[in-house]
Amino acid sequence: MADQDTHVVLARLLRLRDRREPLVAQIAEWVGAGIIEGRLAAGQDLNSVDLSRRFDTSRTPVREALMVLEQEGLVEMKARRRPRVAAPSLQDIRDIYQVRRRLLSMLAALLVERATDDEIAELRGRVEKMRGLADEGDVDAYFWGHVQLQERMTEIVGNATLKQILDSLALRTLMLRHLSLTRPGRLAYSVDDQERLMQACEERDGELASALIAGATVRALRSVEEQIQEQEAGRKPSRRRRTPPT
Amino acid sequence: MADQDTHVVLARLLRLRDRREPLVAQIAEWVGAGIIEGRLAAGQDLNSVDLSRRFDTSRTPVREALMVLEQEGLVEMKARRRPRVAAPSLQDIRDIYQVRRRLLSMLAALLVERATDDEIAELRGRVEKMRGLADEGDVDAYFWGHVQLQERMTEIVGNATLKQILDSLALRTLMLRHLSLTRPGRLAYSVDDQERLMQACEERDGELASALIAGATVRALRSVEEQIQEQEAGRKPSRRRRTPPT
DNA sequence: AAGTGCGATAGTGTCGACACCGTTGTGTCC
DNA sequence: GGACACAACGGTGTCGACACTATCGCACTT
Repeated sequence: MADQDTHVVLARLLRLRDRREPLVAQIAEWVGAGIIEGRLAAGQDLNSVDLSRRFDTSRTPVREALMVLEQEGLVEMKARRRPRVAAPSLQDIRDIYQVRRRLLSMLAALLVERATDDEIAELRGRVEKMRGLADEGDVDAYFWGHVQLQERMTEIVGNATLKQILDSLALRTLMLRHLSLTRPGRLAYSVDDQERLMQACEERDGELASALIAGATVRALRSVEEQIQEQEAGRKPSRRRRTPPT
Repeated sequence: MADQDTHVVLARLLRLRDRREPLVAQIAEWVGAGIIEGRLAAGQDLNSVDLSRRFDTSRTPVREALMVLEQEGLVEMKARRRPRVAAPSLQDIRDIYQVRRRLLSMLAALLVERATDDEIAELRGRVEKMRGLADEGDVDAYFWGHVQLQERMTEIVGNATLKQILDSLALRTLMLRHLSLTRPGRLAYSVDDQERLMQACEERDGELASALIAGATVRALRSVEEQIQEQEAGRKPSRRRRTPPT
């Protein structure tokens, strides 16, 4: 997927269209994409002076953009302290996935209940495209395809509150999922999960769909946990933790 | 409950402590409380000039406070348009309650699983106090007691993400619940629900606790729906949407 | 008389400046 | 040499000003 598309999807997830000035949107997209792609490391300072210089604006729109990202959990702000890229603890991540699992299973049940056959066929089409991307090993494209698939599902279900919360949780896990999907074999598992889910939807089996999506979420969390443990292990030689946990 | 306590609880729900400057917090509390108490009507304009004059500050902290309230769904902001008190549609309200029901039932299950006996006893104590308030017909005090009860439950469960989302959903329904609890008999039903929930917790019956809290949520929605329909009916004689000012 | 275009008004978004505070590097004392 | 105080720096929060635009009233048209 091209970079522009990335920004379009991000703009939707951040609900920037019409809600924010283009200038603010641009900054929020750039920083948000940077966090998700790993260009900006977790815990890194995001001082508004540097950012305003980079975008050749004053600090006002920068502050606003950072507040947008804060509310999506990508940035942490404390009064009078420099904003930082969010660094969720392992416990935070588990909590997020636990809620996400519950809401995704709600989503699946509602999807089976409310989606028309045409809409399910459309989703199936998306999953097939994702299968192609997975086979090619195009992690990035698969990654964003996954995001858009969930986005479409929430649209079909038509519960705005549910959509907003799931979008927000998705953003929080995006940087993690980006890592976790890179793990060998993970991509294939993921696409298998999606295909099983589609089948359950086609058979209008809400219970099964719920269970499948919950299972897939649990597996995603496992994958993220393993990834983090490997990172921890790899970082261990460097000894001291310069920044103590908040 | 005294007004100061209201503001303390609101400050917690809005996560203002340490996250925002006191000035911003003060404004957000005042406006937020105004919305919940009905002093500020749904759909009403909230222009930042008036507010900045009222608090004798510039518009910058006012804008920030309004953004805080926007993220909690109490205020609607569109670029270049005046911020307004949120006016959720009936469908929005149903969506919110649907998600809330699902997450509260998750909360109840986790509560049964994780709370110590002491903590459950503490919750029981709170409910008993609420029974007293309900008998006295002190709607406001009961109202905030209810909010604090849920707040405490989410704390005990210890899932920060779940707490944050439930707090936000609670805020969105607060103005509605304020109305709905005023309905005759509603208070007694509500306290009965809470007592049954406590009993299920004491018996460590997670399934039952989940079902009870879900049922209570459905009843709360019903009550809100009735209230809204009555309001609609009462407004119908005036017919035209046109506002006749002079 | 209702609809349309235009100007006045009021409110938003952004800016650069300034005061205050957190951070960091340095010097001092033991 | 290490702990502490302190000063210089860097960054945040707030302000008042200004440009831009949504909104509203008003004259004009049909």
